[in-house]
Amino acid sequence: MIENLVIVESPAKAKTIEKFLGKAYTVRSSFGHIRDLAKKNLGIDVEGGFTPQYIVPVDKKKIVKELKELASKSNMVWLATDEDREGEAIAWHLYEELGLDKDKTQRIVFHEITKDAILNALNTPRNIDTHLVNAQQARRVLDRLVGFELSPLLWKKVKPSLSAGRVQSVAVKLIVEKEREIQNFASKRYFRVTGYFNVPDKTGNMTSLKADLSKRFDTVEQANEFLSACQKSEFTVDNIEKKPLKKSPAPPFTTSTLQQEASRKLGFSVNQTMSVAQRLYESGKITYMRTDSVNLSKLAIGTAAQQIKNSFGDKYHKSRNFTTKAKGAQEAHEAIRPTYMNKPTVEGSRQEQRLYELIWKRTLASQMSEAQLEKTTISIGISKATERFVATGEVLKFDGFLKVYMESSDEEQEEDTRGLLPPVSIKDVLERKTIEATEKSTLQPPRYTEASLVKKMEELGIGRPSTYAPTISTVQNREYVVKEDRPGSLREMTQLILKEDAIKKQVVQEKYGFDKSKLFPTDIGIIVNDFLEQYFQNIMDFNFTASVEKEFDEIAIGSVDWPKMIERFYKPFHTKVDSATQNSERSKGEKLLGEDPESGKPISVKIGRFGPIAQIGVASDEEKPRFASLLKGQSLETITIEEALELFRLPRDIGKYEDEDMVIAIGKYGPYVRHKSKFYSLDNTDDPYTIKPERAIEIIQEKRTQEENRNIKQFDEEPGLLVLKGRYGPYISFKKKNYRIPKSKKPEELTLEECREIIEKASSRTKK
DNA sequence: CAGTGAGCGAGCTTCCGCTTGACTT
Repeated sequence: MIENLVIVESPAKAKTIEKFLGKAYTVRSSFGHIRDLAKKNLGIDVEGGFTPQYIVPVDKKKIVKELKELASKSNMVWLATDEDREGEAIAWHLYEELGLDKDKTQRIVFHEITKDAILNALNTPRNIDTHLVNAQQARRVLDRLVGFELSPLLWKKVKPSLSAGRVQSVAVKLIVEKEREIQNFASKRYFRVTGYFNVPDKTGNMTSLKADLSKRFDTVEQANEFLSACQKSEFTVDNIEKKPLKKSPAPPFTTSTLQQEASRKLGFSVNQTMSVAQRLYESGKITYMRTDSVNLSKLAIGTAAQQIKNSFGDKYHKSRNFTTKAKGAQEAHEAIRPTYMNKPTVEGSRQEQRLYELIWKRTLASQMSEAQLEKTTISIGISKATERFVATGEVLKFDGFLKVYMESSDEEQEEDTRGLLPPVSIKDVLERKTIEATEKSTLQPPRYTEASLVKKMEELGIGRPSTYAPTISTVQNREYVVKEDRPGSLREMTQLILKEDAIKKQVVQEKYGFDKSKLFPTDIGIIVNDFLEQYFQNIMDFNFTASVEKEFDEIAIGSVDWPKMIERFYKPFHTKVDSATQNSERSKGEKLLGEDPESGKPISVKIGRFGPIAQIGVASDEEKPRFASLLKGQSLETITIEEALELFRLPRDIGKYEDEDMVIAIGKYGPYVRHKSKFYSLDNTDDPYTIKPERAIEIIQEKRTQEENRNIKQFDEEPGLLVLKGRYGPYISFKKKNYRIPKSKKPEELTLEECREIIEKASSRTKK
């Protein structure tokens, strides 16, 4: 017999709680949800009041069986799942599926894992909140209906295996809209003027005072006119202003802000951040990493205070409670923080150490005093012009939280704040050194990174901490979105420099439009987005989630019946699905670009069976159309007829080598030369349109030498079996499959027998 | 690893949110 069985969602949590509770309590975890809607026929009885059909998925059978057995032997079962909509539903599913006895079941909640919080929870049990469970059922059913009615529509009208859903489709829309915004962005050029003046510092040495002109000029003529005026002007300090300034620390991490900062400061992808955080959590180093709360437990606030006072002194400490502002936040957990505030570092992989350190610093800083600065603004008058130069400087008077942590920003920083300014007084006349008018261009809106997309989704209340990373993977796996680097281009900018008594004009090169690890929509992403926008405006509305969330809240307080809410949504929605099924054309993104100057046939682009293609001629022509795949980075939306024609210049036969043709073309992995039906990639520096036969031969020979070095061993009796050197070390290759070599064996000394044994073992393992 | 692009059609794909392993050529 077991006295008390406590069920939580996470096994790591179970372990911790068990330590607090002693022998009278057995603590187990459900590993999240234990039931879900059946996958066939929607899993919902649409005609019968939207009754959900729940089943236990195969990978949950084992845990459900175990829990059931334990529960039957327990005097009391405590359902201690999270205090939010999903947690309440998990508790209810457990109650139903385990067949629990009402009199022997208690529902308890706590949102910090401390002994006090847990003991307190055990003293204040309640019943399962049926209304909250209903809100979850409505959420689940709505998501299933949307996902499982829209996706098949896309299979019919666009391409098989595609998907659509309340969250992912809006995430894709954000990226498509951003790309269009950038395409339509007309950058404006202007001139920014900076003056450099000679000023003696305290010791009498000359230093430079840099000041920006408050006005920007639209044309080079205006800038030139202004510099001419400066040529004959006197520069006088006409105002000095000093203002105290306070900076406050950011709140402790939530999932979303952790992903953002780890991306900006450590260059982690959101997946990377979550898996490193998971390891820190499982080894007890940090609190739970999927949370929307910025709340810290009293215990954490206390230990942070101690740590700050010990390390930096009392005046660095300021206790703070942050309130969560995120839309739809459910705050079932604490903020992400170190379990022990007195540990600035931990053991583990380099990545774990770096992420931990980030979390530790952010948490500590959130409990520290403001930084105090003094901002100085010096205004410099120009005798022959009405504009003014302004120099600003910031001096740190007290560092406060900045001692440990400074939040990063996504925007490209303009360097307008400088440190200490040289001492000047009002009415000082300054000696002009140089004045530069530099042409600038307004910046196009920045593309999303994975992390900034998460930030935007959180703002819109779309998705939850547990789904941000998976959603970002999904839209990339469906090939709606790609994460890529794009090289920038150069543009010429004019610069005017007034030095001594002459104005010099020069042209400088400026790099722009460079993108690293940014999200771009693919052609398929754009087509699916436009299709959904055309027929399902309401679901694609950024406020859709927010408005259904309001209705879920009504259900949660018991004022709305959930099947009725679903019915109100489903009727018009399903009608639209039917109408789109009947009325819409197959969407291939077809677009006519113009006419081929050579043949006079139409040139068009569309999505073909294997991706975006350009096409000369039409299928009904006597002569078959010619096809060419679009290149990476090209899109149906933006490709020009010139670019499309260019694609047909390949493949090119550039001559013979060893009596066989060498053909140049561009494939899935970039430009290559094909020779004797083998492929050799070209270098980045080789241009497929102009490459010479000599260079192609060189590439072929290079690759051949490389391949020879790759062979460690082969056997005459079994020519298909090779021992090779690969990226991950030596391995055995046989019938297009690769096999790892045990560490105990030396690859050079392997016999054929041993190789066969390794293959035998490996294949028997995979069959299980 | 890359080359293709006709057409038919069986059988499959798919959602969001809650949790970890078991995978690693």
